[in-house]
Amino acid sequence: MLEKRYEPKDIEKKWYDFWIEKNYFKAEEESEKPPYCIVIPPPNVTGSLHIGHALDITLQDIMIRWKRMSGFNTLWLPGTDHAGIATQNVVEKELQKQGTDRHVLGREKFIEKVWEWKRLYGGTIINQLKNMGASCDWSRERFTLDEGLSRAVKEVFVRLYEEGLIYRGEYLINWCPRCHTALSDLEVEHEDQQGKLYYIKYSFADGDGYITVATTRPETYLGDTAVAVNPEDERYKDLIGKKIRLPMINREIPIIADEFVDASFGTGAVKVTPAHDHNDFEMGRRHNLQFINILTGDGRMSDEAGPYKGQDRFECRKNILKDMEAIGHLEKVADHKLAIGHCYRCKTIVEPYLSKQWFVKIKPLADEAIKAVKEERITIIPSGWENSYYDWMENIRDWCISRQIWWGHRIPVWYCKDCAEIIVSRETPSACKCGSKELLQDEDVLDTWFSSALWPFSTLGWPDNTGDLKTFYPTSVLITGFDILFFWVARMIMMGLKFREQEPFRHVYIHALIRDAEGQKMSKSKGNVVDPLKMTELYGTDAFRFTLAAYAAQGRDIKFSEHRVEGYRHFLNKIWNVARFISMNVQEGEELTLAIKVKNLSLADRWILSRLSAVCLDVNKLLDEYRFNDAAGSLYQFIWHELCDWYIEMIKPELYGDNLESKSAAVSTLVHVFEVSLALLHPFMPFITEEIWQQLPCKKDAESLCIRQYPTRDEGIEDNGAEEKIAIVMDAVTAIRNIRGELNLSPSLELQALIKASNNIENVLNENMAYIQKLARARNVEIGKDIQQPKSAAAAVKPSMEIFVPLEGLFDIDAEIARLTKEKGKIEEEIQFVQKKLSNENFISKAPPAVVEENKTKYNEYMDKLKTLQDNIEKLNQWRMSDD
RNA sequence: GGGCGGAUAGCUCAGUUGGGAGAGCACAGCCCUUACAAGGCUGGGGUCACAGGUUCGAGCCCUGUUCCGCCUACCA
Repeated sequence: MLEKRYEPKDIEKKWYDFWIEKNYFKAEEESEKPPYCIVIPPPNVTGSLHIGHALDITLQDIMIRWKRMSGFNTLWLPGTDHAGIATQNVVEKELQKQGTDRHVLGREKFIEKVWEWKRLYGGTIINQLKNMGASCDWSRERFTLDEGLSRAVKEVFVRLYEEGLIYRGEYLINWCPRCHTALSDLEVEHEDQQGKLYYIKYSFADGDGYITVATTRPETYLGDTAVAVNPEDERYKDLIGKKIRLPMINREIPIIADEFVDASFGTGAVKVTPAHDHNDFEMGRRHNLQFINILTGDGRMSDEAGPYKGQDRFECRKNILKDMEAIGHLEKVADHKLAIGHCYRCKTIVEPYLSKQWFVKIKPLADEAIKAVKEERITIIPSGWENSYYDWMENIRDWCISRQIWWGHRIPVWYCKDCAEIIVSRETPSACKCGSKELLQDEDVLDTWFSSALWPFSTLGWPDNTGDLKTFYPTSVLITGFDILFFWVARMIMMGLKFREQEPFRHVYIHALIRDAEGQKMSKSKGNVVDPLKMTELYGTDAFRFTLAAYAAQGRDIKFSEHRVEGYRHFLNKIWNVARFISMNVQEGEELTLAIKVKNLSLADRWILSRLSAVCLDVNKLLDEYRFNDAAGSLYQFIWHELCDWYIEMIKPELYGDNLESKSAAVSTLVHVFEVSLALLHPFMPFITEEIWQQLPCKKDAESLCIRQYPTRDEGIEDNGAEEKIAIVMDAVTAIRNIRGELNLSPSLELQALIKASNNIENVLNENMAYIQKLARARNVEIGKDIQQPKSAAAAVKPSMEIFVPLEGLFDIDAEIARLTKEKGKIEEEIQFVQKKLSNENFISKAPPAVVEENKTKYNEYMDKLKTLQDNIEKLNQWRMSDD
């Protein structure tokens, strides 16, 4: 006998261990079965599970478990990402606590420290994935700094270099002064802020007069090497070529003309700082201007800053404004909105910074990646993201891949000290071709996303041509949040196409971001983070997973509310109680066969089996379309409202009765439907389903639900006739319940019912009298076409039947008249609406005939109902008069 | 600046080729009916943001407007 309530804790661990022990999650390198593969979006090794992961994991596990049960050779490949900057930051903070830093330690020692840290804490998130029930193949777990993956990284780097798709150059890049490294464009988060626009006077070198420029960053004037105006701007035409003398530092710079300058902005004259602004950089190149770097790597003013040398960049800004004002060069200050770039790891304001970096020439790769989606070799779901994808891909700029940190894949490039030769090599070279052994490896490491871009094939063994690679590449689907569509998904597509000449996955399913109940982005600083571990602790993993699936409607953010988890825990409890109910109705030791003995089945049995088939069809179809919420909803609706509310109630008389044959038919149908339901549910809630399934008193064709065949539609048990008949029974039952509810009659009160119905309806009702008696708690149900409306009876009108509930002493004739009148009012509105349509000639002539016909039928039905209601009311009125 | 999405019941949201709007939760009433009170039955509740347009017919398609959110961008 099962416990009264479902207690998830022990059960979850028990079954997870069992699955692992049985190796169910292990994929086959070669197999007769069709392959199905998902590579996990590798979480940061420093990370711990947040709710976004939980959603991601749940959806992937649903797909994987569904496909595994459906007979696929499934591989869900797990792993973690070394997360260069993030991880380095974490370990650096540790060192700081110990009163030291990485420079004291030196590069090698520091990297050792990080590995040590990884060994100690890197398993955290992996364990948390297991807690979520993730059915990954742990024997294939990878890490982006694994030896194999590192080999892949070198291979890709060298080949791209050899093809001229990787180059080194001195450009303006995004620089984080705190992390002390370059960032790619994507790693900069822009945030709109209210800033100031400063108008500053620049005096001419040759005597009187000045030109005013507008700037948001006055401190950069220290690096100005020109002032630019639009060549067509009449105000300044004569000034082109004139020299300006910069205040304080007395540098002479020219006024130049450039098309780029927007005459309508600010004063129409712009200061040009080629080493500190992207536009100015371009202008600097066009006009051969001097590039003066006024900053150091940690965001202070460099030697070039003269008197301001050593000051912090923001302190310097204040000082310069003060000084400008003192000499009367600050003309005015205006409010100005602008977007400021912040480091995505530490939120420090980044600087455009001139330095030598490595880049990937991205256009040729992007073109192929665009084509793959255009040609539908890759489908993005929901398709709304395609536009964003194209937009980004079409305007993509070269990718800065070098990072000035230590934790990561060191760039496989060596410089010869003696002849300045650059050696790019898969292996560490021993000597330069000039004979020198004085080789220095590039100090930088690669962007973490460079290695994760290779994930779908590097994890499968590439560059070796492994069995896994042959079997599982291209992978089937990538499931992830839209926040890394560009960071990761797009780059995987580019790299996959480049190095495997095949797209890395067929489908990309992009899921929403989870926000809090107010729609705010969750963040630690806001303190509105929902901890998934707490959810599983409180409600059980299954309830949490089911909630996430039920939330996962396409194309919309999720506003997460704990209430909903609570609601689905109730659903779990409901399922648990079905199991209890079954165990109470099966003899000890009795083992039911799943085979349904067709001829003994009752109407209810045939109906629920028919519905079951429909649900199987539905769930498979919905999962196929990644409609997780609809699939979850369909199961919820079926199990709770059809199986529990109707079917189980319908068969109770059989179960408690003496007819062994019909009892056995009912029990075996119930167990069969429930067994299939558990299988359908298993991908959504693996633990409870396995726990119950293992205990079900029936023969099973697998030793675990994990590997039971996923249920599919069974046309043989579909039965339209049964569904129609049950609909009639339900109509009658609902009508009687209706009367009971609306007249506030106690559920314990047994009612009498008279049902007026003709011919075949009459037969259906008569055959199924027992259901009506049970479900409506009615006794003495009389059915016939000649039933007369009795006095003191409440009435209900349904299509093709009329129901009377005699109430004798309990009857309140006025209340009943009011009730029927309300009903009549509703039906009159309906009639009016349909009538309006039908009297519209255009509707009759232009609408499809089927629609017109449908409306006519409705009209007739409504009119019948109206007439019956009117008759009933009339009679009640007459009786009332005569009673008075 | 460009782009995308959202606005539907008190709340959270479904609504897949346009044919009189649904669910869950919440709320109200009656019930401890032997699986389940984490339950059962019943009920109330919506100008589908606003204004136009197309159509016999619009929550759905088109145009515009207002609010909200997001992505993206080198107007200093």
